[in-house]
Amino acid sequence: MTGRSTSPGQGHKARGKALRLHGTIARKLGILIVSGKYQPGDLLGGEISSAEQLAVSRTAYREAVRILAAKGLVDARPKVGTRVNPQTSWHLLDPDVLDWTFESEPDLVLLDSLFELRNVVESAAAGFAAQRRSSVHLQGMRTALEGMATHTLATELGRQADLDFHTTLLVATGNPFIISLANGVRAAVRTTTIYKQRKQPLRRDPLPDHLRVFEAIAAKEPVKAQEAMSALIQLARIDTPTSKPAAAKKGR
Amino acid sequence: MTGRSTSPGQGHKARGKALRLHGTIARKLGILIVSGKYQPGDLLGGEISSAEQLAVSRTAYREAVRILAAKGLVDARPKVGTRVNPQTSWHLLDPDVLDWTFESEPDLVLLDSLFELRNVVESAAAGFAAQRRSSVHLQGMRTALEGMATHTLATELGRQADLDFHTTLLVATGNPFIISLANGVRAAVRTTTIYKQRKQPLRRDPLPDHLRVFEAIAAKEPVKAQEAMSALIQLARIDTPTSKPAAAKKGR
DNA sequence: AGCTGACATTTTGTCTGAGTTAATTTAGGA
DNA sequence: TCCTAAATTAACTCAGACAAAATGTCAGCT
Repeated sequence: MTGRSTSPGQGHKARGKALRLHGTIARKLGILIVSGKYQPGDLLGGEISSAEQLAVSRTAYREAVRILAAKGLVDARPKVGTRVNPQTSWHLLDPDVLDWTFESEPDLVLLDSLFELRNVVESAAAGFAAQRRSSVHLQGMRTALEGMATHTLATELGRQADLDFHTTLLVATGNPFIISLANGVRAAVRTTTIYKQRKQPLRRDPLPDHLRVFEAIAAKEPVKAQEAMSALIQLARIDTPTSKPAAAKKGR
Repeated sequence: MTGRSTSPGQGHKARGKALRLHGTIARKLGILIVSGKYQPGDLLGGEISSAEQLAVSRTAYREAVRILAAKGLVDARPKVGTRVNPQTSWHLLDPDVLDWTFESEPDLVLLDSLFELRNVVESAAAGFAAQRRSSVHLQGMRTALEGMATHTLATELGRQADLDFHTTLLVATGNPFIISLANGVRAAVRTTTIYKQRKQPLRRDPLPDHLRVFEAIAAKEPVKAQEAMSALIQLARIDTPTSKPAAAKKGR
């Protein structure tokens, strides 16, 4: 393991403040785990040796392990060591784990699985929103749609409006778990599909799809809203390039 | 708060090994947060004062905070302090957060929200399983159902068989995210509704409901499977007492 | 021979105290 | 008035020692 390859610039992490040392170590180890470099059942090596191998203090290393353990990736026990858990124990929907998963290698099968879950959850969310939305929610969604129309998804403002639309819709469900879940999933999908924005400007105009969802919710028609949202998400998946940009070297 | 009180008996935590000190602190603080004792925006007080107030070293306290931060509950930054995040940042579906949430106060509205999500996800899962299950999956579910029939949900073996059924069904979906999510949610619901097993022996025999799900999956009929699972879950919700058992004090 | 209990060992866990770094506040200057 | 630099304060990082826990080992007993 000579290469400390990763240039220190972890600058691409939009949502958090700059990572501290323990966060950096946790991220590094987390990626090694979710990418399979460390297999479930493997030991991570003693604290002392691991810490000095990473050129950090035992404190920083331990706090990193604590983070990984909090996300279900590892389990640390005296005399045994720190062991990588089976994948069934991982908190796959944790935002960081999701991030690490799609950072390391944008596995297309996994991406499909994520879209599948998003479809299930957000479609249902649209249905609930159609039943429970208040006029305030409706107004918020309308404003967001107008924002999407004037700016477009090509601008940051437009993307923010898109985000606002979906967020407001989720809030309208009144279900905090659905909000938490869908927000995280969508963020991960967004991160992954950010490449597409770069390749082709945009294959389709997403506004009509959003409008259909909005109108169904405004009319309080859950089934229609559900179907419209499902269509929207499936079209988004189609717009996602299913060919991995060949540059994806998995073998290090 | 003098004592180092905690008699070791945190025994109700079935899934983990005994908590260490940092885990205990994280749990304690986590419960304070999700229960609203600490409000979003509040500061947790300096490391030194907080640590000595809890009668632990700064190391243990810091590792506890690291755990909470990993679950999105707090955010620690130099000069600012450790601040409780807004609820939208919490990883509500994290198993520990879920545990803490329903440990502190079994909020009925929240419980309904959780059941709602479970209904959405697990019903969809049944549908996917009906499309994708292999004969091995089918055999596993059959065995589990037989186990439920011979033992009953009154015995530990029977409950294990019930768990096996649902787990195998989830595995049959082939979607790791759905597996991760549904497993966690069901565990939380199970923990919460464990009281019901005690109050009345069982209001209904859940076996027929499970059989309907099984048969739909065996017949590869997604819609039927989905409906059957939805019915099963809604009936489970009905069986859940909507009055909180005031005796819910466990130790302490 | 096989089992039971004490002990020895290894690894994480916890503690202490010092020094460092980052973000905010304040003061200074253009 | 606005921008820049120092002071402040909190978390962050480090180092090294000791404690506790889980495992493995071996003597002693049945």
